[in-house]
Amino acid sequence: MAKRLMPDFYAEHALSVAPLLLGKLLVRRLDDGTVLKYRITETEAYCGEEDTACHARAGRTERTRVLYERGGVSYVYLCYGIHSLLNVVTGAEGDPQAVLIRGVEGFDGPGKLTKAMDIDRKLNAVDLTVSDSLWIEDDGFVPQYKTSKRIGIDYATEPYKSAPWRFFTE
DNA sequence: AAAGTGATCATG
DNA sequence: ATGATCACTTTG
Repeated sequence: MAKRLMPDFYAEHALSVAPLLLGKLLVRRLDDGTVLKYRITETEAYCGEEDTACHARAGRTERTRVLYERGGVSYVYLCYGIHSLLNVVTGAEGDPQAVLIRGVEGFDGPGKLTKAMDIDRKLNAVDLTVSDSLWIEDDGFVPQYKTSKRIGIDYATEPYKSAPWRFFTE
């Protein structure tokens, strides 16, 4: 029996939450009632204003406002004018961290999974612990995983650029 | 290897 | 108001 992840799960640091999200079920309920459910296979942690790869590196702005909220809300933004990318905010209020969902079973790639699940900016800043449209469940499955550098952050500086903050199952 | 695409942010 | 940048995907 799968249970929805609640606030305590998201309250931990992004580097703890990112690997724990592997194997969890990302659930999307469409407006017509259709329910889509896919197992998460790839995540990345983005950790605060010091992390030169994190959107919060420039501090609080209109876009990054949601990163400063308490863990458990979504952060969805448009990347390269084309792709919506889905993150979950983690940690305490005032500490801007998030975990990027980079892949689910069957849809490998952060832009592909959001397209497949009809996730875009209308789902920004929703509370995953109460929303009827988007949430994450735990059915007890715990996969093996590996780590690597994060993808697509060449603009970042060391040590963040090379930090092994990407987590993925095989 | 490079385009396609548009919100966001810093500058003026 | 304008211009640079960008947590990607597809095509060649």
